[in-house]
Amino acid sequence: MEIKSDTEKLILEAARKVFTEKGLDGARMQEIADRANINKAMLHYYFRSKDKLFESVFKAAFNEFWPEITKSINESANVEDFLKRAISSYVDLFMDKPFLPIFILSEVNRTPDRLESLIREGGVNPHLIVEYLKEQMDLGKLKAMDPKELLVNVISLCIFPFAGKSLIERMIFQGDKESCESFLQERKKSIYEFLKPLIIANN
Amino acid sequence: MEIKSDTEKLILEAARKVFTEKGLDGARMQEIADRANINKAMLHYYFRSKDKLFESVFKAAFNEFWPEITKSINESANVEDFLKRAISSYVDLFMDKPFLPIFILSEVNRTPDRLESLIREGGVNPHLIVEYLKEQMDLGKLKAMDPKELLVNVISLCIFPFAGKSLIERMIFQGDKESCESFLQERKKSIYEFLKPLIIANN
DNA sequence: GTCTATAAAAGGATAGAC
DNA sequence: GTCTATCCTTTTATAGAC
Repeated sequence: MEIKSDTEKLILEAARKVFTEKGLDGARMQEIADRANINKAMLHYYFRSKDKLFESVFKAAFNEFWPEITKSINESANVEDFLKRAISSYVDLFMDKPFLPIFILSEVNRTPDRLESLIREGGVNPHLIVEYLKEQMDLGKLKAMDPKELLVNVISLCIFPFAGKSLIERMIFQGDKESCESFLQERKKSIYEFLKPLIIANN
Repeated sequence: MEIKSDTEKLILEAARKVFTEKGLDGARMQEIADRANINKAMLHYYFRSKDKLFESVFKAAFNEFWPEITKSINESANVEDFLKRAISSYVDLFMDKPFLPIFILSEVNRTPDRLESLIREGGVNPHLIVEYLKEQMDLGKLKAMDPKELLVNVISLCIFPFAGKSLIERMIFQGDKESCESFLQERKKSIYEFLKPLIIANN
């Protein structure tokens, strides 16, 4: 990891906010400069182009997803514990960075090729989780099913309500911000409760 | 419903494709014109501005979500049937229009106010579904829980895998397009199977 | 490293002929 | 209604002084 100047960090933080809120196409270099309280020319001095700057932001955002799940899988005594920890840490992450899910989803959707290099270089491997779930099923700790399907379902339950927050807030909670917010916060527990029928108790 | 000229329909169809694939900010009027095999000036002749054209497309896209669910709720004999039908018709819809979910999610996220008028004028009311689910719980046909939570969970399971298709294809199916596609197609059945523990059999 | 000023290009919108 | 040509604003990117 190379050393980053303070200015560089300022720019990256401002760029992170603007890009995640408005997307690559909607973001303006001027706004990034303004939020970083520096000159627009500095953005090019440090990152050459808008696209290069975006690349840095996207990479950092993408990598926010993995440390938590890796930790959860390594430090958990059993599946129950694993699910509880993983769900809880993702809900925390998205409460803190509400734009993260939709940002990644929509940029990957627009330009899927951007993923390739990140997947190769990053130490990310969802297949490990699939293997883990399969093991637990074989051990009789989880109801047997396609482990990929289970993974996708858990991810869906964790991510979608945050990606669709504005929609849910207005359509299901009739615009009541507080109710919606506490509903999302509650998902830390409720997702696990919802999944409980899948878990086979030790006895 | 006013009568639309052929040209107008051509423009709307081209605009639908370009906007849903690239978003409001990423779309180019030139590309819409090209795909409609028509001059750029015509776009302005028929719709005045990019934003007005977008509005038309967005409204039509948003309204694609509701007829199915309304039909499902009215024509189903019981909850089981309702869930099966609703899930199945949404999977069909998203297989056919893969960009629809992420398009709506990201545009609503960017500009939530756009929803207000659509919700008011459109005969949309998710609250009816919440009420229906609550009734079924009271009747002992569904496991008791917060009906809003159930609704959000079902929606999550139906929509997320399509919104995150590129991500899932590359990260969970290692780039195997066909496997991913058939996995998504299978969700017509598998989502319902996954939800089965919630359903209380009649006897 | 940081700034001001400006080039260069893109993209939305309009005028006016047919 | 449809086209070509063009205007005008926005936005990315660079040159060059300090």
